[in-house]
Amino acid sequence: MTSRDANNSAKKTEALGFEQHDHRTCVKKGMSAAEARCAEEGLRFTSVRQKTLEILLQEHRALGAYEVLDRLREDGFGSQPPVAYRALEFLVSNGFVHKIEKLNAFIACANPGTTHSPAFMICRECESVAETQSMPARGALGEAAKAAGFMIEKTVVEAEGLCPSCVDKAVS
Amino acid sequence: MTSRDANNSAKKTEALGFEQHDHRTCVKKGMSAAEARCAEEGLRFTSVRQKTLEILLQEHRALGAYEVLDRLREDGFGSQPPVAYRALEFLVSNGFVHKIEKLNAFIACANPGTTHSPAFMICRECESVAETQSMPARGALGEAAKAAGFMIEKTVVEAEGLCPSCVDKAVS
DNA sequence: AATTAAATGATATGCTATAACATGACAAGT
DNA sequence: ACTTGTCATGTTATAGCATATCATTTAATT
Repeated sequence: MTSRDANNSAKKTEALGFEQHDHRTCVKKGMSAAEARCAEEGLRFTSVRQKTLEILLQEHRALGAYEVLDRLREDGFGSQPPVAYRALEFLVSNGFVHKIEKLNAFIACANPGTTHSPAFMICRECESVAETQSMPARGALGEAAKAAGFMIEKTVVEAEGLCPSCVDKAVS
Repeated sequence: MTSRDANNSAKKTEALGFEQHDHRTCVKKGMSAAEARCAEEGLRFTSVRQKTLEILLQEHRALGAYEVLDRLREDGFGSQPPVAYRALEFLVSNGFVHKIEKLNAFIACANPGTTHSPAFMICRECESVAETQSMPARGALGEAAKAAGFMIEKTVVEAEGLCPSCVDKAVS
């Protein structure tokens, strides 16, 4: 049993979607997972990068780069765009954070540590975002790629629609 | 036959997506399909909208809004961003054009007239884009949405990787 | 012709992202 | 200790993407 497995062993309310969950726990969990992985792989988990991830974990929603930048500035880090973009690029390329292409925004990974090709459900009403899994390379897309000779490296899967809470509001 | 048709009258095959095809035919086909659908549904297929679609069909690749705008300006249309964005919005919302979120760019639909939820293969090397079909709402994403109570309205599916031609280059 | 709705023109502005270059922090080898 | 290399950070400037707003024109409806 690895330490990563140990993190998942407790019961918890979880529900990384549109449901309630133990938020403080998931912030901690995200930070530890990142710290562990960086140690394992010799990545430098510097203070700007830590703070950036912490901000995204705490907000628990998709933030634009400039929103992140504002928070970094408040915490005494540099105040120019590259500061945020660099930290975000590090976090994204190592899987701690995902970019939501549809929103041009960033969100902390909901399943830190697990290998996954994520998919997102984005509410067009309240902009809440839930993460789930997808296997796009199996199925029609994979077939098409194979037929065309296209080599898939990464996939973006984002569903836009209404979250449960906004569906309810729409009905009433 | 207009003079514009005459310019293109030679039958030529150019690279579409990743394959060869009769380019003149597909431009014509795209324009007719749009014209027909607009007539059917009482949509106003105005000259800016026509020209915008024609530009995208002829280029046959993803163009940024400002590239489109430049072309429109050359053809005597307004030169301010909203001119391009409005035409693009019309075309996108009626399915004649798709937005590639990953590139913040627009590409003419490859299967005009057919109902479809498109998926794209984007070459990170040469930025070529091929369109195919996807059924993301079947499969894992659909299950997750159902479980969460999320109502999917639209999906974005984009695969990034290497097109056949760039795979070859990479090997040699 | 009068009314209304839709599309366009034009100005201004805001948001997103990166290029380019200088500085600092740290580790490895001499 | 010092040079060198590498990576991260700071800073300036600019490029690229997108929309709000308001005035004007055009087209369809009555």
